[in-house]
Amino acid sequence: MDINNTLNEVLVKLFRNINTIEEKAVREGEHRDITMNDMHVMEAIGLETAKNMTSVARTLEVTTGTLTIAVNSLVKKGYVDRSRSEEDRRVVLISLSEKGRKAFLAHRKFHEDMIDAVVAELTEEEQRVLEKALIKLHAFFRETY
Amino acid sequence: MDINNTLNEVLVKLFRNINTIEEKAVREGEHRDITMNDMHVMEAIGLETAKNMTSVARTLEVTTGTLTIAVNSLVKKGYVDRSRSEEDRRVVLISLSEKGRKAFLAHRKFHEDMIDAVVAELTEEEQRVLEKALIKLHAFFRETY
DNA sequence: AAAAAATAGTTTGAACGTCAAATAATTTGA
DNA sequence: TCAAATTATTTGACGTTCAAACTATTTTTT
Repeated sequence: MDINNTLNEVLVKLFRNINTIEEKAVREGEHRDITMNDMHVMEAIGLETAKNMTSVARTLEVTTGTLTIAVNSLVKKGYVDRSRSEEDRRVVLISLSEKGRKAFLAHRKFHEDMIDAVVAELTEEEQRVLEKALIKLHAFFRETY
Repeated sequence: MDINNTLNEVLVKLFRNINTIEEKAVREGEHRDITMNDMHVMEAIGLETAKNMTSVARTLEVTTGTLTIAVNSLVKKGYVDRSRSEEDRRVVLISLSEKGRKAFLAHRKFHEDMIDAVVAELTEEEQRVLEKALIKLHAFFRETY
């Protein structure tokens, strides 16, 4: 019962705060003109080869219309490059510009630091247990909801 | 290094999923006309005595202007009662209506059920480690930002 | 090959959430 | 008393989201 309370409390607070905090981290960094949403879009585009709109929209679970608006803004701000595919001229290819890559990597570093801070306090054994627990949780959520 | 990657990935996905799930739970419940944001406002108002706009806005970390708009909608939908304070006529007092209380309690129950279901999936050791990790994560955020 | 259907993206209109700055009403304090 | 502070609302702007209408292109059917 006690652990349930702690879990509930921590989870609730974490969830409520995590977006705000991450947003702040993004805004206080070198690239202040990107929103958290922009960052999610950039993460979905990734560092690899250019992706088309539909696949990125599917990753983000938003409509392509929504993604078009986000990409318009990212292109205007210089974080994303957009071009037509030559093979299929319906397709629009998007990829991170140099600036976009830099922002992406800075954000990834923030995430890594966060994980390091958490893991630093745990023994190897505990780390393994935590990993197992989280994977279980994730599976549980996917199955149940 | 590998375990860190897994942790990061699972944590990110978990957080993203839980938000979606919670939103769905709210929308599919008895009170379908409330948004997740509405629910947060109601949680900040709480079941106790009426609160003024400024204190609730501070709890939510939004401006009073933002809160005014949210409360307008909640009053219109019948979840929140709004009245002027008699002692200080600048102050607006807000509290949950009966309908608001019902929605609040239903949401709380959802949370409790979710946590119960999650904890049931884990061994005692996993529970202990998870709790420790989450508290550490929360501390990281509080300290860093 | 022409017509129909499918696919990929964009645009539009509406709703919500947010802020900063301007405004209005009231209370406090010098 | 009257200037300053406090409390809340309004306004204007921007960001996020969706569904539905639309455009352009490719694929399939007849």
